[in-house]
Amino acid sequence: MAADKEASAHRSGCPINLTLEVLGDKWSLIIVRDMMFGNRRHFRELLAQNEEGIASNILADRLRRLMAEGVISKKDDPSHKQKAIYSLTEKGIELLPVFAMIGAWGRKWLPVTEALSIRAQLLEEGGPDLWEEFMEELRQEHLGIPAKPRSGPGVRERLRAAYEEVMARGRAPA
Amino acid sequence: MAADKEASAHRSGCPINLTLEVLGDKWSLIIVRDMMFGNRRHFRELLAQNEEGIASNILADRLRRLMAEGVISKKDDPSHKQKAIYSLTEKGIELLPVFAMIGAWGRKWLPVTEALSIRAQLLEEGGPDLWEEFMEELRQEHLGIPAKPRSGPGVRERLRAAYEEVMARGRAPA
DNA sequence: AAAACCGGTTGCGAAATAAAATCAGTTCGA
DNA sequence: TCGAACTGATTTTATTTCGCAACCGGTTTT
Repeated sequence: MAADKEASAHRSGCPINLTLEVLGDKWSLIIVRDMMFGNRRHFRELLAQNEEGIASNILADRLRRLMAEGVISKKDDPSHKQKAIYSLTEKGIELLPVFAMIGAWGRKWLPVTEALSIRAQLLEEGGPDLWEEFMEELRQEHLGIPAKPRSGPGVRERLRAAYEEVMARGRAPA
Repeated sequence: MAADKEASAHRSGCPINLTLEVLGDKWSLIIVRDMMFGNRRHFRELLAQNEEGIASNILADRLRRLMAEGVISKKDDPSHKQKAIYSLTEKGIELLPVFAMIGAWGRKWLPVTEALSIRAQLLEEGGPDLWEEFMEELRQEHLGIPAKPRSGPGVRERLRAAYEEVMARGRAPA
C-alpha cells in the first residue's frame, strides 16, 4: 500500500536508467499513449478500448504506479459519483517528444500497420512545432490551462481525421 | 534473415506498442546504452562495468533477444578465440535520438546525479546535428564504415571528457 | 426493481525475472 | 606441462510478475 515512501533504492542516477525504472515495462507507456492520443480518461475506457487488450489488474496497478510517480493524476468525476477521471500531469505531457521519437523509430524498423502509424508519421513530419502545439492542447484538456484562441481543429482531431482517412482508403482502395 | 519469419504474435501494429515489445523492459535499453555511450563490446565488459549491476543470465538473454530483433550483432574476436564482439546495427544506432529524448525527460523530471546526466545534457544541447555526428561515429566503429577525415576528438570522447570534468569538479568544488 | 455500468479486487496457474553456482573451452604464467 | 584465471555463457532455485476470469459493492439507467 505505502508503495515506496522514501526508499532511494535506485539502481543508478543515470537518466536513462531512472526513466526505465519508471516507464520500463510493456504497459505503462501504452496507458499514457491511450490517454494522450486516444483521450481516454476513465478506467473502463482505458480497459475496453485498449488495442492491446490490457488486463484490469495490470491497468489498476499501472495507474497506481503512474500516479505515485506523478505522471498522471486522478480526480472524481463531478457528473458521476463513482467515476474517476485520470489526467496527465505536466510531467506526463512532456513525454510527447519521447513518443514522437519512439514512434518514428518503430515506424522505420518494425512491422507497423499503416492505419496505426499514420499518427506517428504526422507527428514526425510536424516536428517540434507540432509537438508544442499538441502539448499546449493537452495542457488545456488535462491541466485546465485556459485556451488561447485557435482557429482550426486541434492536433488530436487532425491526427484522428488522418487515421479515419487511412481506414477509409483501406476499405475502398483506388 | 530468420528473425520474424512466422509468428506475428504482436499485440497490435502500433509503432509505440511494437517498440515496447522489443525494448519494453528494464534491461534492454541499458545494454544498448552501455554499448553506445560506454563502448562496451564484450560480454564481460557489459557485465562487470555495468552501473546497475545486471545479472549474467539476464545479460545473455537480452543479448540473444536484441540479436534476434536485429538491434545488435555478434562476431568472433579474431584476437581471442572464445571472445565475442557485439556491435550495434544501423537499427540499433538509430536509437540514439530516442536515448536523447529519454535522457532529456529523465534529466528534467527524475532525481538524476549530475555526473551521470552530463552526457544527456550535452546530447540535448547539441541537438540533431550532434546526434548525426555521433551516429556517423558509431557507424564507423560498429559497422566498419570508413571514416571521413575529422579534426578534433569524437563525440563519445567529448562526452567522456565532460563526465571526467564533472567528476573532478565534484572532488574539488570551487 | 432489474439490468447495466462504475472502478476496481481476488485467486490462480503460467511465465518472466533475478541471484548464485556452475560449466567447458582458452589463454597464460610458472 | 600444469594449473589458475578468464571467456561467454547455462543451470539451478527462488521470487515476482503476468494474464485471465470471476467477482464485488456501489451507482446509474431503464
